[in-house]
This record gives sequence, structure tokens and C-alpha cells, in this order.
Amino acid sequence: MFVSRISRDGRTDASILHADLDSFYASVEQRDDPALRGRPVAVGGGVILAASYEAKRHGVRTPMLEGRARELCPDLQIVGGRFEAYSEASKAVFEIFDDTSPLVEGLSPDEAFLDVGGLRRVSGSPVQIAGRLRQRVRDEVGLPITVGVARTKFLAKVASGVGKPDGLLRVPPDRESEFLHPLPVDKLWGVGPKTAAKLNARGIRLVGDVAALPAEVVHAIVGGAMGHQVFALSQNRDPRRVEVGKRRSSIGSQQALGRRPRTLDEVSTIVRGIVDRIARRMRTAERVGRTVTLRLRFIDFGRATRARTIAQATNSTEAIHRVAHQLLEEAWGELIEERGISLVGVSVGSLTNADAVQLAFPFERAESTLLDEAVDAVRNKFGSSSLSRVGGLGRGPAISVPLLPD
DNA sequence: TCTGGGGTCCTAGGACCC
DNA sequence: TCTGGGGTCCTAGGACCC
Repeated sequence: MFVSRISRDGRTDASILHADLDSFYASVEQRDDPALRGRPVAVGGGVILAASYEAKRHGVRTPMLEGRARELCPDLQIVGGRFEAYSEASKAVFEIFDDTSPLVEGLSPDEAFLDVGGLRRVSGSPVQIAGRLRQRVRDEVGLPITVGVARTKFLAKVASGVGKPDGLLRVPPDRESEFLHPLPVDKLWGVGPKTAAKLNARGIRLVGDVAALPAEVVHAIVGGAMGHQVFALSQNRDPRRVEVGKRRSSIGSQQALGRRPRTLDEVSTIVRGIVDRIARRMRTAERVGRTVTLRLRFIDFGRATRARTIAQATNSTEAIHRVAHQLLEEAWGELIEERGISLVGVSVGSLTNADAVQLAFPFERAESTLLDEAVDAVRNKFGSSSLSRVGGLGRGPAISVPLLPD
């Protein structure tokens, strides 16, 4: 894993870009169908998945039910999702990102951080780079994109949010507090509805209010690692770098079932289909996983998960389905029968690269340090996703190592 | 605002090991 | 045989993000 360089005295320049496509799915629809341009458009499938700015002006939001959205906006054009078109657009945009800077960290199909700090001599100032990036995405992919430019990831991300739609906003390093303090607390990364409510209940509404509190008070209200982060961000401390080469650590899929009663056989068939989709995606991505999680939602919207970890990482439909089916059968009597099921999902975690080879061998206690050292050495060389030590000492120790390139 | 589908990270307890 | 501290892995749940 590579991380962005920072100057020895810390970052002093606003050189992190947060690039975020505007209303991604809806913009692709408007791009491909001129009749939709300038009109309120939403991509839906039961609920609204994305809304154009024309639709947002009427209060259409995601994930709103389609019926509710039509009430708010009678002219709304709802179109079904063309996910292949979105995926293609995302790929094209990321090619432009990668062409702009070697330090790109993708966050989702429509969003990424770019560190352009080292490119001034070759490509110009961050704002010039951001301007060209926007123009290229417009010209070559046909989509509007907003870019925030700032000294930290957090500020860049907030800046792109404020700059939307189709904008470019830079936070000058000497005006960061002025920008940060008037924001509502839920703009802080990690503060959602629950945490915001806790803070609001104590009269803490703005980021500036948090920044003015002693750290202990913030920890008492928010607690743990979250409290630490919230306080640091409010103080404008965000040392996170742009990280390249992050790989996702789980792959999953789920399906809503509605409210009618289901038999075990019905649900089992649905699970089979879900596992088939996941396993295909894993094989395409050349990844294998060890932890199978069954995700359940009940009629009353309560939730539960059941997980099992197997010794041998796999991406075979059969192997994953065996575990998923077992979990389903166990959960059926324990949870599902009384409560009624309204959603089922499966995800596979503890992913590693499929080209890793697993080596299993017995060893003496005294050798475990050597094994740890070997694991560390290989991790350092190939990145942690290439290798996992399978099982603890008591569970039939094994490590998996990547195939060596010639 | 009554709830989609894809994810991430954190916490806490228990099992197990040295 | 008991006690204790330190550590990893696994599981379940919760909050959050786009």
C-alpha cells in the first residue's frame, strides 16, 4: 500500500482534491437521453436511488419511496437503473483520475480523493489541476463533477459538498476555521443521526461548538475511538493521507422479500441465487474469502447477523452455499420462524487474493516467532491483502503466501 | 423519511494461547 | 494447581457512509 507524500514540515498547501460526480446515476440518464435534460429525473427501483438537481429542488431524496417522490414532484421522470452504463461511466472517470495523479483513493464508484501535492511543477497548482480535471470529465465522459480542494481530506470532502453542483471550491489554508466552525455537527465524518442527536441534546449544534469543548467532555458524550476522531476533526486535525491500492474486505449481496410469509425452502432458493452472484463476482475479482455472514431483517425491521469462519478461503459457489445454508437453517428455528423475514443477504469477508497459495504445516511453539517474522516479511513485500495467516496456533496453523512473480 | 443495496469501522465478550 | 497479563481470532451488534 502506498500513501501520499507530505512535506517534512507537514502539509501546508491545499493539495488534496475530493472529486465527486453530481447525482451520478441521474446525470448518466440525462446525458444519454436529451429529453431528460433540464427536467426532474430520478433513478428508481421501488425507492429512489438517485435524483437530479431539478428533482432535489422539489425535495426528492434517496432512499425515498417512489410514490412519495411523485407526490412531491408530479413531473418527476422515474427511470429504471442501467447499472452497466453507470459502471462504464465510473471506469472512464477513474481513468481520468488516474491520468491526473498517481495518488488516487477511490471511495465509491462516483467519488475519489486525489493528492496532487507533488505535481505543481508538471501540472500546475491544485486549482488548475482541478479545473482541468472537471473539464476533461465534462468533455470526455459527459458528466458534471464537483471538486473540493483543501489541505486535508475532511476539508476537501466538505468543500466538494458545499461546492455542488458542478462546482470547484478551494478552502485556503488560512481560512480553514472560518470554513469549518459554522458547519452543523453532522458534517463531521462519523457523526450520523444518532450521534448528532446526542450532541444536539446538549446544545452542541455546530462544529465550532464541539471545538470549543474540552476533549474530556466530547469523549464523555461520544466515547471511544469515535469521540477521539470527532474531537480531532472539530479541531481541524486530520492527518489521514490519500491511500492508493486499498482493496475491499468483503463482498455481499442482499434481497428484500416484502412482508408475506416465506418457507425455509423459498428463502433457501433465494440464498442460493445470492451466493451464486457473490461467488461469480469474487471469481471475476480473483478473490477468495473465509467468513460467511448471513444478514437478516425481520418484518418489524429488527436485524440480526450470523457468521461462520471456515479454515480454507474459497470463492466456490458450493462451498459458500454450504455455510450460508447451514447458517440459515440454524437461524430459522431460532429467529426467523416467530419474527417473519423481510430481507436476506449474504456477504463473504476476510478476503484475500485468489492467487495466494495456502501453506499449512505443523510447527513447534518455539518456531511461532519465526512464522510471525516470515508473515511480516511477506506482508511488507506484497501488501497485507496478499497474505493471511490462517487460524491461530491452536487451530491448525497455516499461512497463505502469494505466488511469486518471475 | 417508515426503510435499497453496496460497503466500512468500532466495540465487547468469549475462546484460546503463551 | 492456581493466578495473571498480554495477545489473536471469532461472533454479534451498532453506527455510519454513498
